[in-house]
Amino acid sequence: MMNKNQSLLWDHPRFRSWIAVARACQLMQTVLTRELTELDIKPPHLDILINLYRFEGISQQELARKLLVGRSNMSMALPQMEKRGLIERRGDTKDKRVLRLYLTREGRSVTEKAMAIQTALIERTLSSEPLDQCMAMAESMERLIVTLQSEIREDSREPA
Amino acid sequence: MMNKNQSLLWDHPRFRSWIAVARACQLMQTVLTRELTELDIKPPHLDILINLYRFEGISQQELARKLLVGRSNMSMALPQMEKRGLIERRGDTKDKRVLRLYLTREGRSVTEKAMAIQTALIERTLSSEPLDQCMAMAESMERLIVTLQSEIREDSREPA
DNA sequence: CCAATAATGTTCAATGCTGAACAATAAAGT
DNA sequence: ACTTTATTGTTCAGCATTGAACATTATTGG
Repeated sequence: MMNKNQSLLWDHPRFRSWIAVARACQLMQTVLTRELTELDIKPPHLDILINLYRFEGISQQELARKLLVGRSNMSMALPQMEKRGLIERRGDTKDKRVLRLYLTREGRSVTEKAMAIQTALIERTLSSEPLDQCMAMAESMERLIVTLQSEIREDSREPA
Repeated sequence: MMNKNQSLLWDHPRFRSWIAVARACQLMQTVLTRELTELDIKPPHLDILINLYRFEGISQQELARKLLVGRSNMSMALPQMEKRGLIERRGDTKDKRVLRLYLTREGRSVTEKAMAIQTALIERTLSSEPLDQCMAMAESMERLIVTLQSEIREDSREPA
């Protein structure tokens, strides 16, 4: 009876797989947080920096969308980073509402060091997995991302 | 020059794979949060419930370790859940320091409903991935978890 | 041109998580 | 037995994140 319910849920291989994925993510985050302390930044700031590194001149709104966080989040975090001299916010010349974001020289340097740390961590911990296995996993995850994003959009369209 | 740095980091297949994994986790969390609103619980509470479902009579400390969160976290969250009638905390008879945790009838019912929602979500979004691919991913992730956990333990042993 | 609607960023209260300091209890060392 | 050390749970201040309400600026429709 109660055993049936339990086994019904826990014997699903996909369920167990996903639990492992989530746990691995959590642990990776923990270790990354520790390794970033020497640069005095935390993973959320690193995510911002990496996106500015790749997409210079992006707006706060676009950045928030890429990071899957709220706009208010950016409004709180970015002024801090600006005070620390990592980034710069300049108003768009055409649209006076938007602020465009740029890395300073210092910010670029910190970003490169932090990305090196993160890459090294990933390489180190994933080195025992064969490359083609990693690629296959990436493809699965990218399909998953597309599925989930479309689901999120549907939900926000139909608030019924 | 700057291009070299950029390509050095972004051409690492394992790096890109991991970024996809992290993003998928974030999205899954977002969707799960939405689908759990009908039960009026959030993912952190569900994690607690699932662990109590499987390990009745666990202590707060053990639970915190399983969830990879601080003890203080449990001290804040569990009294809330107790007030909502989902769980019960009873002092251990032998060791007066520890509080042992149990699901109430209501808590068990909510847990089963929530697990059904989560399982359905995972089955739905992962259904397009072949089962053996899921299993292979789970094995990779479990190896990764072991690696990361040992790394965390080393760090906390050598605070030098 | 002017009103209505939309988009961008900010502020604020509420929530969750953390790490450090603390109180009570247990275990170990003497 | 008694002092010291370790463990368990609590409290608290600090920080990140969210969603709602808001001000400013663009865009659209008349």
